[in-house]
Formats: sequence, C-alpha cells, structure tokens
Amino acid sequence: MTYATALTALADPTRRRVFEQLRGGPKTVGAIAARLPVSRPAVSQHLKVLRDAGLVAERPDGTRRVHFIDPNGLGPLRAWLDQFWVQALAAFQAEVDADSKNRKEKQP
Amino acid sequence: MTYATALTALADPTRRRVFEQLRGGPKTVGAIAARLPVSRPAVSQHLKVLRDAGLVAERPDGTRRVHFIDPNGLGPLRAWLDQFWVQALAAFQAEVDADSKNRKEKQP
DNA sequence: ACTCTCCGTAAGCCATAACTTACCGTAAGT
DNA sequence: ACTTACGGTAAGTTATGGCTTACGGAGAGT
Repeated sequence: MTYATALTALADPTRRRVFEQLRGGPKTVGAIAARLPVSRPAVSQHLKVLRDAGLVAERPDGTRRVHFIDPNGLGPLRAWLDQFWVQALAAFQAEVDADSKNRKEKQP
Repeated sequence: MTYATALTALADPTRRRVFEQLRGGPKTVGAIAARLPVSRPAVSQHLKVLRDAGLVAERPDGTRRVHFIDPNGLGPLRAWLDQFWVQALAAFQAEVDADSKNRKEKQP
C-alpha cells in the first residue's frame, strides 16, 4: 500500500523537482527553495509529503533540516512496477503476434 | 519526459485499479467498468489518459475496444526510478554511518 | 537576554481534475 | 433497414490539493 503514497507524492511536478534536487546529495530546505520558483513554505509542505511517503528522510543540524533521499519508499514502488513489467512485455508481444497474424489472414 | 505523464497517470487511485485489472490480461471498457464503482464514461476517460501516457494500448474488436498494458510507458518510468535507486542506497547508508558516528562521539 | 536565521504550521484562495448525465457515432445481428 | 450493444465526447459540478501570506518556535552567535 505504500507504493500508492509514493506515486501520488511523485506525481506533482514541483515535488519531483524537489526530489530530483536531492539526487545531488543532502540539502537544506532553504537551499532547495532557492532553486525553485515557489516559496519556502511550499517546499516545506512538499518535503512533508515526501517524508510521509518514505521517499525522503531528514537530519536536524542546528536550526536547519538536512533532507536526503530514503530508499524505503522507493523500494515498494520499484517492486510494484516490476510486477507489471515482465507480464506487460509478454502480453504486449502476444498482442503484436495476434495482430500480425490477423493482417496475414486478411491479406496473404 | 514521458515518465512524468506516466507518473501522473498512475497517481489516481481508480486509474490504478483500471491499470491493475489489465494485469490479468486484455479487457474491454465495459468489462473494466463493471468491476469498478464508477461509470463507464469515467473508465473511458481514464483509459485515454493511460493511452496518452503510453501505459496502455488498444485493439478494436467490432464495436468493442480491447485494452492491454503497453510496456512503452512503463520502461521510461522504470529507468527514471533506477536513476535514484542505486544513488539513494549509497547516500542513505552514508547518512546512517554519519549518524551512528555522531552518537558514538557524543556517548562513547 | 537579544537578535537573527531557519523552518514548520494555519488559514485562505484558486486552479485542476475526477466524476456525473446526456448525446452521438459505429459495428453487428435480425 | 432497424435495432441493439458498445464506447467516445461534451458540458457541468464538486472536491482536492498546491500555493500564498502571516505567524510562531527553536537553536546559534553576540
């Protein structure tokens, strides 16, 4: 069920930009907001969503809050996707075969 | 850029239920709607979003439209996720190490 | 103690999008 | 040809959520 919250968290564009900034390493809230066209409270709210989804963790450093990517939320999402991936490849190939077969039968 | 549309498409709960129904194999629009608490037009709109995201493909069968999962949209999303996965594991481990190191220094 | 920086939270506004009902086109069967 | 089943599209309503400003609290330096 945790993959659901991860998906909705990563669905928002600016929240993805926050998440992608953390790919370069740990950052403070202000540093993230400085590189985005939104206010600092907005970033703070986005980080809360990412934290609740298990995608991001924080470490206090004085008055600052250093955020970094947490694999705990990324794992279930990957697992859920893989659940489709293999099956989708097989089913898609079957459809392609069935389609080409139909074309040959109608126009040999 | 295609991973973005795939993410927003899979963010909606009922749209995920549509997508997950297709995991069992190809289905018609009506068959999908019958198993969901929403109307058929709603499912039709959801399928359009999934199709535009490259997550689902269709094959006409008389007046019916048979839908099935398309790996084309799933691939970029997986690739985008993997872009974080490895790096997140390393960075997270580094944070854990730094944290335990701090605890030992403060309480040896 | 005072201040200054950094950040989280509350309240409110507004756009988006997920539904509904209604309607129309299209293919197949009789 | 007529009907029936199936499904895409339009228009309208409503709820959700992303953003803003305003405020308050907590730690570090002087």
